[in-house]
Amino acid sequence: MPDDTPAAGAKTLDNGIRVLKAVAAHPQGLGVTELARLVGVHRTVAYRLLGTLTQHSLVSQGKDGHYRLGLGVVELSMSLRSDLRSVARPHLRDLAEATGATAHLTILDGEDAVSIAVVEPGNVGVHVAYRVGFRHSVTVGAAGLAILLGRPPQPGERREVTEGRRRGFAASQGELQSGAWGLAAPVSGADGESVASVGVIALGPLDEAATSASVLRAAEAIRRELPL
Amino acid sequence: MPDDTPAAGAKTLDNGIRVLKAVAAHPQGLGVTELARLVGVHRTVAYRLLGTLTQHSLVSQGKDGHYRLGLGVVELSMSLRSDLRSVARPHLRDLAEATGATAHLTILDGEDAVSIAVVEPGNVGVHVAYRVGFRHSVTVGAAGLAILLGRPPQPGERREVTEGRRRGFAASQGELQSGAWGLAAPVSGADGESVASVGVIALGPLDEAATSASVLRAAEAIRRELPL
DNA sequence: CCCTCCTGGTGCTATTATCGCACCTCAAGT
DNA sequence: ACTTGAGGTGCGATAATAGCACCAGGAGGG
Repeated sequence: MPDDTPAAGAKTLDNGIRVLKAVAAHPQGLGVTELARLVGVHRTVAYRLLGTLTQHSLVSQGKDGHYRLGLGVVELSMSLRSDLRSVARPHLRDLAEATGATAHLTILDGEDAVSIAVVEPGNVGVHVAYRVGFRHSVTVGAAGLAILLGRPPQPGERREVTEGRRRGFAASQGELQSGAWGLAAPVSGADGESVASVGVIALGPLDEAATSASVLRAAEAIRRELPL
Repeated sequence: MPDDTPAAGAKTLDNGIRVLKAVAAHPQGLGVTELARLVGVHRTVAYRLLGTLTQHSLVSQGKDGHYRLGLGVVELSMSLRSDLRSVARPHLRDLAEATGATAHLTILDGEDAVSIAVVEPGNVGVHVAYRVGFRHSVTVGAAGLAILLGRPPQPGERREVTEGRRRGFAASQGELQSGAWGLAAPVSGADGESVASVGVIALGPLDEAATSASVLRAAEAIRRELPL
């Protein structure tokens, strides 16, 4: 959980961000002393850092003196790929309703895949609660594999030839969460390389024919609306 | 747009956060030089700060060298009041479907009200696109007024007596956005003070009787499920 | 074709912000 | 009442940072 990055550049900023992440990881709230221990800095440092973070509404302290995540972070994240998300959301909703499964938009960040938009189906009693911000290696799970589909093979990359791959989608079963079935298709970016994927996740086997058709349709629709 | 806060405590952290916010405010991407001018620091400082922010995935640079907001911010915001949001979301969905309007959960942050969860109705072709992270004074709009309903009156506060207020909800029309009607009810916290409100926003007049019943029901349901 | 001007990016040292100490207050447990 | 642990504050030595000079490359104009 803790960032293994030792340091590089701005130590104070690094410490501040680590404090912020520590606070984010403990929704119940953290005291200054605990926080200092977790981050590995002295109490007064944590105190000063928290003061600055508080001024920017990134953290806030309750009446008990404990610090929790502040509301400034949502103001930051609302502008994150807002173009992509606003374009995708209606199609994700349609996809979720059509398949009865949780629909998601996932994009590439370095070597990881991160979900940035999730729509859960309305009429189904039980469904997978996929979370926005969920990060995992791009090499596992349908969402990640679909992103790789649209990219030229990297050196040393092993890539299995599956039925779905030839038709432009990826399917997985239990790779990220046992019992979860996934199916996703790449969304090509401006330069032809895919940087994102749309897909669905369900608690049981998916009808691959029908589901892949819906997913591919959603991916194509999003790609068309994407700003160049 | 820029934070007027001069500085207090950790200057480097402060600069870093201002850089982060500047990047967030420019989705199209910013160069190091522009960024340095906007934030008011020297180029090399901005460069170093950006390096550290990049290591934490809070910003990322495209191939053109311009910096954009990174995906780390969604990982932060996903844990923000995740308890409240996960409890509220199903009820917001029900509320949105029942009223055919956009349902939202808004909480208090200092003197502002900030929306932290929004669910848009599915079957309605046109609806209000209310954004998560939207911040406005707590003294305007149904969402803010509803929060004030559950709190003891502050010194110097003027509070109009309306029909809705006696029944435990607030209604507004065009206060935040001309043409938008809103109706919201407070969600009491553990200590009896309300720190949040749930409500709906529509593009036209609301059936106050039916809508207020749905909104009050949702508020009560959420309150019941809230952790003590 | 060369030359200029803009950009991003990088070492290095004086200066400056930061670290961490000692100290204070307060509340709760012994 | 005493002790222990918490949050909060001021101030000096130290170490991190700011900003300089400098390099490289591409766009555009002479």
